[in-house]
Amino acid sequence: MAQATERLRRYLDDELGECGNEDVERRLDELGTLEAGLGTAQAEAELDVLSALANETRYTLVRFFVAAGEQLCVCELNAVVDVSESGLSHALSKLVDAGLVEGDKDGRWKRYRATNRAVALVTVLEGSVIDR
Amino acid sequence: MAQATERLRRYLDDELGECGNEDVERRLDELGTLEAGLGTAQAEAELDVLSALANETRYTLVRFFVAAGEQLCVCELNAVVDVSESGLSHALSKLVDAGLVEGDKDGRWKRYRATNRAVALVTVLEGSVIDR
DNA sequence: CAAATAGTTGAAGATATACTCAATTAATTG
DNA sequence: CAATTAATTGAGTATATCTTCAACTATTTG
Repeated sequence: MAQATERLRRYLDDELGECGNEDVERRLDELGTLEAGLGTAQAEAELDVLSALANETRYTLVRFFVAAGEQLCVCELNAVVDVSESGLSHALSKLVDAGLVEGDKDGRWKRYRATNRAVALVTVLEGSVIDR
Repeated sequence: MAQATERLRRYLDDELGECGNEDVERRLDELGTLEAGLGTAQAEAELDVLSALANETRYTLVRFFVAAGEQLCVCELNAVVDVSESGLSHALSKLVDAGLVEGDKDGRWKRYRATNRAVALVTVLEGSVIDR
């Protein structure tokens, strides 16, 4: 901490031309204020959503649901992704936990569909990420 | 594949009341068409972005940049995340690769800032993910 | 009610990821 | 130009994540 503060002092010294104790204090304060808003439960939930999406199998499924725009039976998903039926089930379960898909049981069949959250995220991703 | 098709036939049979070969064919066709649009290079790039974001250290950094709305020196970031200086550098490098932050070198200091892509994604995440 | 089927669950091994340490590059300064 | 400093890189290890196998539950059907 003391070392990091020294380094910040040198940086501010370079930045401002001159730098006293109060300048370092003020900057530490600004950074601390920003930092305070970061470690929330909401941020944790966002990270869970990101972790759920950041996997080829699961992201393919989500995009498939969004593209389909309708609910799909598990038995229709087997061909879409390259995992065992068990793997597919695990994937769907993780997506449900993250609030990205929801499922309805109908007899022995089960259908899943994308949530609004999934639609919003996929839309923005497809819009803001341009393949280079 | 043959087994999966059998299962689909039984499902459609339940769904439609009755189901001939042509119904199975048609559905397989519909699903195949949807699937065709999924395995693109663009989707791979999106997955890279998600993988870069889906980590506590890196997501914290990105949100910090977005909240700050200005470029920040590496030496100002040390206090924000709980990793070594080397770990911080690795994290920033991965974010740059994903197009989520960009950096400018200035003498021996280096400053990073959020890209538009990062701002868009963080904004949507914060808007669509509600902590339960 | 036994057999078959759809889907899920938990455990275990294989793989990928993140972090740290040590060494290195590049810039600055006495 | 040697010493100091900011930041990066690569290697190694610890940890987390994915996938599969086998066993299981729940539903339907003869």
